[in-house]
Amino acid sequence: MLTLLFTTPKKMIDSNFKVACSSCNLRELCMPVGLEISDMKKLDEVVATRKQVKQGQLLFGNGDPFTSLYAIRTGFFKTCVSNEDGREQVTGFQMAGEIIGLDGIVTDHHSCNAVALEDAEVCIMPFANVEELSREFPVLQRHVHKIMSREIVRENGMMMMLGNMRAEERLAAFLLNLVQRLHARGFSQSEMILRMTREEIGSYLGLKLETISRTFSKLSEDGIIEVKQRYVKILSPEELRKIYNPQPCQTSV
Amino acid sequence: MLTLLFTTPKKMIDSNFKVACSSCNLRELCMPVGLEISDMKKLDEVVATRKQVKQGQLLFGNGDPFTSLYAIRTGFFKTCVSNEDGREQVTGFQMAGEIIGLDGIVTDHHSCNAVALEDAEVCIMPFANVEELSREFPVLQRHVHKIMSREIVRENGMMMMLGNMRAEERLAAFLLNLVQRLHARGFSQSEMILRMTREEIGSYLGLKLETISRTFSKLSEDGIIEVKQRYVKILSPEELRKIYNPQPCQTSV
DNA sequence: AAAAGTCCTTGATATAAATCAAACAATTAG
DNA sequence: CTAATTGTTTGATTTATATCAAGGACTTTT
Repeated sequence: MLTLLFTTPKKMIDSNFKVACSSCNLRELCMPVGLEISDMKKLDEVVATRKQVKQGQLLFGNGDPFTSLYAIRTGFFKTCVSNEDGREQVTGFQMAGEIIGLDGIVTDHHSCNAVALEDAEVCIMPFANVEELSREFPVLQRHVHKIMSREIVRENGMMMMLGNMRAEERLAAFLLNLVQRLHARGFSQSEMILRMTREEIGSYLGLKLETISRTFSKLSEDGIIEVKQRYVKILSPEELRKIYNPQPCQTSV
Repeated sequence: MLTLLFTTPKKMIDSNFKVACSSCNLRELCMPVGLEISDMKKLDEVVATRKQVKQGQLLFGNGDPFTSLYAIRTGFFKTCVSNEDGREQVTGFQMAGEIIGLDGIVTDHHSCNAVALEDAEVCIMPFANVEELSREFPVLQRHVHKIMSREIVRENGMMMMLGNMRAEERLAAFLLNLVQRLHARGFSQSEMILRMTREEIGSYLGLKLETISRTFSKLSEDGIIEVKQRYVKILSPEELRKIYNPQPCQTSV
């Protein structure tokens, strides 16, 4: 098969090649901004190696010992938790420049699965390095704290979605967030190819896949988006934002 | 009224009294364990002052500049986020020894409200102090990282609850979690007085107050708990755990 | 090119929880 | 001590989403 022919040779995967953050074009996403060149070079030590993860493979799984954070260089991941009786909850979708693995710090073991939704490459940042350099560089320390705080705030927002919002609002918020993050990475601000199935979107948003499908159809019929399988185009961002933030009904004084 | 007579004088509130973590009986909840006495004394510098917060008052609110983390000494808080159209989501309930304010780090402004559900006292830990001492004491640095990671993992669990679980399962999980945390603080492992209304529980669990009330009644009828307003006694922790973690149906091979 | 496997859509029906409503209990204010 | 307010319970009804079901559209395998 074609894919086999183009597979990276085994020895390349999980290689020991050094990656220089200082010359990485995702620098401003992963690393603190406003660093001196000299400091930046020293921070290159955060990253030990890179690792490739094929579509469908686990970067880390529930119960794995925690050793490192991972900065996504290319590709797309989902993280999910599952409980005793096998129910799964997707807790996030992550793309280039985002950091995963923070869940492992508290118990020294990961409590979720990180699965590549497309062939991906990550920078391995041994957490011991992160902590050591954080002590030396206050700007890195602050950066790490912000990344963790951002994740806490994001999850607060998810609780609001899951606890209070209707299916259409959740999907609108999801699409707006996704396209905004893609746009920040140089992609279109209106078009995208989804990397996940309806079922995965549903799991993330606390809905069933049929509801996702129906809600896509509804938004499409209303002329707000165009959907063709994984391809989504936002025709009216304002309408989508209105669905997400419905104005409170005007009541008479 | 009685409460007025016993109110702490105004000058005591938001006082500059130093609090020594090294001699605080909540030490093992807020602070890293296994510290040398000498290091512990230095860590006393983390806490600047204490502050009293009366029932119903805000410790901090959405939009407030972020300056400090707060360690709860006494009392009980809720944190909640709200959106443009006024819907509220309780994101957590916090008790003695727990840290609040982490949401403010990422933007230097808080993104939620922290409200005292009973008269409370907190230790103010200016975040600049926390970061400075973290650079000096790796054990404190690790501790701060764990606290943030724990919050991320807790919220992952909430996403599972809100996305996948039924009303009865959510309430069972809530009661088990609450009583377990109270027990860790020396209270009963079966009885408790709830500090929040049915509506607040509902907001936290993504349910309406009537559903909370009905679910309490159901658990009570089934002999699993005893409920009298805010008083709750867990009669059968095993049954409650079974509801939370229903065994997957045994299917034939 | 056909077959098999995923993934997606749409319709019919079921259901858990929301909503509406009213009475009741507990607490606070006058 | 009584009235007002706030919080809780319970019943009747509605509704948003889940579930069940079947066919269609891609994708991968053979």
